[in-house]
Amino acid sequence: MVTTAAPRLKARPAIPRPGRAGPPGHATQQIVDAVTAAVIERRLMPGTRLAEQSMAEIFGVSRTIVRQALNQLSRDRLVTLEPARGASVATPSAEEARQVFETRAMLESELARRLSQTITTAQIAQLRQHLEEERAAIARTDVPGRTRLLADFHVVLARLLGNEVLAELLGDLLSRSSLISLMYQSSMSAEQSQAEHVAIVDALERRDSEAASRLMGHHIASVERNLQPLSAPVDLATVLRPGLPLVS
Amino acid sequence: MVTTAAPRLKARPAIPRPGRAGPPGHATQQIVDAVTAAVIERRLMPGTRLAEQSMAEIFGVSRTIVRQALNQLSRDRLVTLEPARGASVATPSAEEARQVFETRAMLESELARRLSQTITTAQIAQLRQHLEEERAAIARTDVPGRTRLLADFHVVLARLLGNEVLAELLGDLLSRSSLISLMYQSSMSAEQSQAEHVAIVDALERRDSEAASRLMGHHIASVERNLQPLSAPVDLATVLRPGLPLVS
DNA sequence: GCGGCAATTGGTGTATACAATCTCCCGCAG
DNA sequence: CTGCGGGAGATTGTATACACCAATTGCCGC
Repeated sequence: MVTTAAPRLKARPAIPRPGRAGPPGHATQQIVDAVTAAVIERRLMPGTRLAEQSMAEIFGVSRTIVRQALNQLSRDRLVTLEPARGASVATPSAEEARQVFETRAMLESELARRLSQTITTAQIAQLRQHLEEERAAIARTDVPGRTRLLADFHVVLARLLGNEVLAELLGDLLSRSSLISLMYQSSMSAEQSQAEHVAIVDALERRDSEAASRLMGHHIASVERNLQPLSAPVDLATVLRPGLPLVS
Repeated sequence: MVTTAAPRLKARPAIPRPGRAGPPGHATQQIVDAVTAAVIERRLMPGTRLAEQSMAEIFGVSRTIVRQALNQLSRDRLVTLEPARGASVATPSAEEARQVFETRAMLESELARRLSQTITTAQIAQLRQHLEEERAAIARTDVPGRTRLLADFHVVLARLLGNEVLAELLGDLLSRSSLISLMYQSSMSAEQSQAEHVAIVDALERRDSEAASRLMGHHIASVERNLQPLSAPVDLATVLRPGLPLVS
């Protein structure tokens, strides 16, 4: 919910409070979170240029802060940082997409297997509640919300295993997955994703390790299968349909 | 050969070539690599303070560059960055250690299983050569070299699967593992580690998925098992033993 | 002699300045 | 009309300056 609707034209209108800020390093994190959220919720298209000066003015900080944020984002592979060229939202290749999904499949099928052996009834209840939130977001066609919730489901599973390291790792992979789904125009319906999540939780509740693991593997494979091949750089044939008037 | 005539007591004695550098952003990466190597090869103890000004003078760059490097390193969890306190080499907790090894076990046992189904004879040969390098480094008691080679073995496996994403992920986890092994004074002999690597490659050569996966899981568990509990914060009680004369 | 308090001192957080490079546009020749 | 070169503008990379924060040290009171 950061910088939504922009009631103020600039957050802080470039009043140079030199060296002064409430939380010391939190201005950077704020920008990282804002951009990450924008990418996950599909408000930033792949390839979009992110000029330092513009972002500095938008967020009301100096280029130093923006640069730090862009560096962090490039480590998360959400933006690419070309030397002397600047930053832009990453455009993951098809091969990279395959590798991300393969890694997720390896990690998460094993996650489901282990979790089904340690999960408690309280944790099951927590998952049921998350599923309900997913369902609600889909029902009210809240696209950013449902996208985030469908991704968070996987992070919640990692956290239930009591493994924060794994949760963060998975969080990174899921950010990249969101970007990939956006770029390759996933045709998978949110309803199908949500239904598969339900099936996974059902298996976990039955403590059926093999079923949980298998369902998770199929779920991730099914997400990957629904990506459109998309050879051209996103545009031209799709955006510029033949027959449209060239002058507006 | 720019400005190299000076007999350098320091790398570059703070001659301010303003705004000029050969490779644009590569000075930062150089520092990151240097610190990473120093940690992996066990030349930097956990908890060591890394003051920006000192490092800036050592590497002959400005604090800006050092700060960028430290930020990257903190994202790799190799250094911790306390607000307004500065940077120091990370001191991972026992719980974090457990989580790192659990994640590695999940990822790498699955890696071994999949790799045994796709591996080629040429790749087997490459692995044999790597094992030979490990053996040689151990034989000549090259501690930094053997540490790096024993860690690289796992990254090589990921790369053989043709998954660069996985390889980078594992690289991060292995850096952290090295730091953990250093901090918790691993009692595991390099010979044992190397022997287990050989067993894993043997299983891969037989295309025995289950054995490869199981051996990998045991290997990682055995590394974790050989960590010393080590409760105190490394110092004081250990270094300053009671009963020593206080005046020198 | 000991405990608390204040000034000092190093060190980090942010901003700004400046040089180098890249991009894009415009004019010009073929 | 197309391709090419030059220059202006914009953008990045690095350095430096300055303000705040935290820890430490010296001092004073008890």
